[in-house]
Amino acid sequence: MAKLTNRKNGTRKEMISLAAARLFREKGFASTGMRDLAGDVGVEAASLYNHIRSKSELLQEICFRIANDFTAQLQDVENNDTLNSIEKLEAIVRFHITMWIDRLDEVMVTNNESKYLEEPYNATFLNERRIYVRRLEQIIEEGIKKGQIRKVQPYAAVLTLLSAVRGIEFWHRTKKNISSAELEESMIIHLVAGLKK
Amino acid sequence: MAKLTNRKNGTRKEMISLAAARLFREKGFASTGMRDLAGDVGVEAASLYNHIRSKSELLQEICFRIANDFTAQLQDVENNDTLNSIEKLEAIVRFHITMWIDRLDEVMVTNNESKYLEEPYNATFLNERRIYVRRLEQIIEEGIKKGQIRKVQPYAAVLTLLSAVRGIEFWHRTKKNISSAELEESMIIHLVAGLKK
DNA sequence: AAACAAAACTAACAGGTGTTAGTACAATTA
DNA sequence: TAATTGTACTAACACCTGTTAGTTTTGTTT
Repeated sequence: MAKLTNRKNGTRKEMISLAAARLFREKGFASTGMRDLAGDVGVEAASLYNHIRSKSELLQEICFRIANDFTAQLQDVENNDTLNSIEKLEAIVRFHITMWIDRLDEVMVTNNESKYLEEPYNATFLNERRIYVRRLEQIIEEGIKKGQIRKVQPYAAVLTLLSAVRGIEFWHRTKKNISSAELEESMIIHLVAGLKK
Repeated sequence: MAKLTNRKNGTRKEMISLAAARLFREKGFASTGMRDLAGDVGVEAASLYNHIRSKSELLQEICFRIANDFTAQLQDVENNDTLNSIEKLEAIVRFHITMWIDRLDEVMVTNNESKYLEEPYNATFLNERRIYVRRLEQIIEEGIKKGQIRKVQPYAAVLTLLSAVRGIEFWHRTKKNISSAELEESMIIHLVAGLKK
């Protein structure tokens, strides 16, 4: 088990991470026991430690994996000079909606359980989030200056945008008569139309 | 200690309940120990049980107290025939914002920790929430029919409205250059303007 | 076939969990 | 003053927690 190790080890650890994300979301980080997680993976609790360092490490990897994905996409949008301010915001919100729909477990854990990160990870995470919000505010400020966006409090607008998509959690629970595409369009129209001048 | 008992017991229990709400929000329900709570109240853990039946009971009372407040206000708005559909929605969203600002601990516990309710309380709670959402959808449907509200998916619009105000959590953490009144007006404009025809 | 390493197992640990039993004190009522 | 009652205490319980140590099984490479 030498050359295949990395691949095998990788997928095994990914399995554990995905199972952890689902459990952390459903039961919360604190209420998820290593024996619960082991049971889902089909193994004894102690065996997990051949693949991970600790329960905390699982949470860290989930939170920063998601945080990095969001930051990378924001970078892309900022660098795209063909978009005006409203279009930039729309692209960002669409990305958030997609993430909430496609990667609900990890995104919800990142949103709701990150407070259980140990230091210094928690401080780092909060700081990254603060910077992310600030960069979104700047897009709105620029849009207002250029007359593309209605005069609003940029900080309040960002909070509204980022939080609104959290409602997808409930849509996920009760698959209704409304498709993910319809949900996305409705949310985009509602949120972005409220900002257009 | 007979005639004053109810009053004294009442305020003591209220103290415990408020301390519990704050701890449940900060640390989460599962991570809040009875010894933590007792420490905050200034008492030994076992002494709490002279006032409460169980840790679960504390969560139940918080969740249903808040749920009842929201339902009662919705009832008032529904019964107010002087309001058109947009005005009804605005009144409801304003109430949500006020609750999120003034009673953050209890509201956040209700939103984030209700999953730890024991059965049948959890099922009851989820059902009440489903009905609440349905009643909001009906207000939007009526507004669309009357031509007061833009054609949107009522369910998606409700999710967006109810979730957007959750952003107040972050405003609460980092008291910024923006007042609660400004925050409320910005959110109302953003959210309700996105629905007007 | 021998060697090796990944990954599973069992057993156990030190500490934490909500809660109960039994008791003592302190203040109010009769 | 005696009785009563609310509220605090200490001690303990049965169980659950994340994690480690040591060992065995499993599957691949030489």
